[in-house]
Amino acid sequence: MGISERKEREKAEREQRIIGAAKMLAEKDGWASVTVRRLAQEIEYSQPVLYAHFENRDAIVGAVALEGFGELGPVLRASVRRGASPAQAMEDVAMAYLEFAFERPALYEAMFVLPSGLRFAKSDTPQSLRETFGAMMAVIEPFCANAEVATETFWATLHGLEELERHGRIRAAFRKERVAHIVDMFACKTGGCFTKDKGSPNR
Amino acid sequence: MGISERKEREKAEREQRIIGAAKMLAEKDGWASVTVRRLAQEIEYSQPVLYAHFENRDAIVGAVALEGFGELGPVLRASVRRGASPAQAMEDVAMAYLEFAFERPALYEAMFVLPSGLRFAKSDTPQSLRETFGAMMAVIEPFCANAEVATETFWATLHGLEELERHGRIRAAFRKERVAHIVDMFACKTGGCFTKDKGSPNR
DNA sequence: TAAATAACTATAGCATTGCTATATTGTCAA
DNA sequence: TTGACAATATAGCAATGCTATAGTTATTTA
Repeated sequence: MGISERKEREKAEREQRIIGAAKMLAEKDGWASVTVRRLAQEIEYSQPVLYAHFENRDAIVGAVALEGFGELGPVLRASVRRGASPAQAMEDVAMAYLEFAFERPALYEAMFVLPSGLRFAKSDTPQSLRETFGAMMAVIEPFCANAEVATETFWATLHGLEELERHGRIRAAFRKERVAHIVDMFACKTGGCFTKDKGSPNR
Repeated sequence: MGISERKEREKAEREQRIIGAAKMLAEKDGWASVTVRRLAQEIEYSQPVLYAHFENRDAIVGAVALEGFGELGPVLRASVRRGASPAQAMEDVAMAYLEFAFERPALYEAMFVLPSGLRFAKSDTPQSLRETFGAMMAVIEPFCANAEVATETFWATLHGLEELERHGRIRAAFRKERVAHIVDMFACKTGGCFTKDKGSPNR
């Protein structure tokens, strides 16, 4: 009998509608307005139904965050222009990262700011998270000996730029200059600061 | 008559007790547990009294944040070892920044993450905010032509490192390596990437 | 000094939130 | 058709930020 299959399918569909509603409400009015009651209303079920899908509200944020990583990785990879130099590739990724963050602020918030129950750099890190990290590492690797640590640093820099700008701590008008600066630094070829071949010399 | 002076003094004292209670509760059990009711209980007044001091809960967070900036600036300045080279000075400040953030997570959260109603890089930026920024700029200036933009970038990097590490996005064990990396980059002397004298050459 | 007024503070309440115990409905097998 | 089980809704809890209102002091005026 295909009954149980149908039910499972319906449940999956409903789950997707919950996530979609959360995403849409968050982008429209901010995460504070994404309440369990409103989501229930949106999918036309009563509140307790949501708790059959997600343990709590944070888990809903987490599900949205996961979708966000599913988007960000490909966006970063696609951002690199054809025939771009390694340094240009890094700049493309950096700009794409920031543009993603500022065009989808609620999604970005779910991914990096709000409590979402997602784990990173652990054995249970979902594939999409790894791929997003990989997309960044791909443009850092050509320049840095210790690519993992360097990528973490690169990522942190981008995240910091986004957060401080979003909170009005640094001047939005100078975003491009800042990105140029970090690309120049990470792609520093002449000096040898963490250059792939030479290691870290001049301290 | 000293009556009004006395009242003003008492009011200021009470305000300080509110801020102190918020700070203490936040450090002990996190900001979520800092409720207006609990604060009222702590200072032994009823809830509406708090609203005679602060417009809303966010304003209390803001007051704590402001105290945080009053602390952070001097901490950064004091962190530079006597006789330190410019690069060492930068490393000292970077490490001090991160140590401050991880030793006082609630305070740091109030300063940089939570909605606090504080404005930056505007005409009404409080003095303590400017001084904190100045403390960072002091160690960046020797290396970078456009010191303001570079300092914003430096600050963003530190903030990003803190946030990603606090959320478990990057590996805490490699904090020192990452700091070493960013200091090497910002203090890059040989290459000329944004070196003070030579400008930005190699792109 | 006694009454009037202003300043201060507390009580009690609203609407909202995340979450859940309980009741109710629908669905299937015997 | 009936009894058991699953799916869903109703109604409620405790907690939150915030406020209208009532009450109580302290200060000023007569």
